[in-house]
Amino acid sequence: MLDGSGSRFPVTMRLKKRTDFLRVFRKGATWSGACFALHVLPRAEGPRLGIVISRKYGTAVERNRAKRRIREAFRANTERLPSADILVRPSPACREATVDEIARLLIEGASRAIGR
RNA sequence: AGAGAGGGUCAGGGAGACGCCGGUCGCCGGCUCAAGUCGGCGGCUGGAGGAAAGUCCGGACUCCACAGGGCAGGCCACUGAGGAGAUCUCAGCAGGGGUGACCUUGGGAAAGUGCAACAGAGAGCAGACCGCCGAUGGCCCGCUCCGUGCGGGCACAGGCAAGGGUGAAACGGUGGUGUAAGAGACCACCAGCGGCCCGGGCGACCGGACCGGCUCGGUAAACCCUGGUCGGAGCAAGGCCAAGUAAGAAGGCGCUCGAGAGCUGCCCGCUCAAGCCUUCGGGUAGGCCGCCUAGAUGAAUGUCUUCCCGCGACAGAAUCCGGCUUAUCGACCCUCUCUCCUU
RNA sequence: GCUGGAGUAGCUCAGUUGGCAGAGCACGUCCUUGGUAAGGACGGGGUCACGGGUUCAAUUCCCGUCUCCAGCU
Repeated sequence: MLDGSGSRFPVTMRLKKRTDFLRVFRKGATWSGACFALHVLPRAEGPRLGIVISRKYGTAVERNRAKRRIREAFRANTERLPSADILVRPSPACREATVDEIARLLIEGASRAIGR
């Protein structure tokens, strides 16, 4: 699952605009897991990732680490994820999670949110 | 060997694979007449810290009027250098702490005002509870040569501040003279204060001699005084472009007799000035510059495999510098101190 | 990123020329009632966020940390 060789993470796979974030927040389906909450809004051109993490999560180092792990989980599994804008909001429980666990939860949560 | 003091350096490293951001070169594609711009691929190359942190000081920079006067207010404070400057650094001086290496604090209490609960007799040019004495005066008793004499007692007047006790602090310490008992009342030495002189040092200050009155306390991180310093805001400063709502409604003040704004707490002064303020309702919150041989603007350093060691702490740039403070697993280096053991 | 403010009992908050730690609600016991609520009486509960410093003495004054909350695009 973690064999990410060949996978890429270009700019087109990221949420870049404030309006994009607000649209996913308002219209997307939500899913809450042990480690983070998801907002998922289907689109045609493939998956895109956005991360929202508040200052209350921890120090700058902990917030950066969480974002990098989530990005890595996303990059290694773009083929398994549904074609949608995926917004990830980590909770403090995410600090101890490995990339492996994050990837599993990400695929499961996104699929379930779409399925509803 | 153990314990400790001061200062400095490093911040896991090597190899491979896949990725991320910037720069540059080349190629390809979209849009455009073109300059150009957007995207993709490949090569080369750069890519977090000693604190990037806290935002505690000081600047650069930007805007307010290229920055005025007074009052108020804030901040700083031993000496000498360094520095653009600083609550900075270095060296020194004095007080305090430590056996020591060293650490730590720093204007003025004799300009004035204020404060010191409780305890205690007394707390600021103090005071007498217990206590000591009672020479002198008073009262009582005895002796008597009957006197203005002698002896004893009382603790009434009065004297004293040595000792006890209270307190954080009680108006010098030790010894002696002295006295009824005592006391700087007097004397010797010591401590401390003030004045003056000599010597050393750029200076803070240090050493010494003489004289004086004999003691003259603490707190300015209380008001304050003295000297110095400070205009206000801050890159979300500020500038440019684009998009877009509304030429919205109600009320108030005003158009040179001047509302209001710059401008900060107040006043003065200066400048601009025909619109301004309040409430309700509505819209936008995009891009570029500022912004950098790290330089983003949803915001870049990660994941996996393997080897080595002491198994890796605190922690992530956001306009940029100079400091301070705080967090920190450990490793190494230099200088020095104390104790013990051996020779 | 920048600029302010706050931290005192379980909760909401007072507390100035530095010397006492307080109020309301809540909680416990008792009284009142046939019983409950209300009311009355009594009572417990605090490292004044933390660590240094100044002072004889600090919730208070000074310095440094931590946490929380606002405002500015």
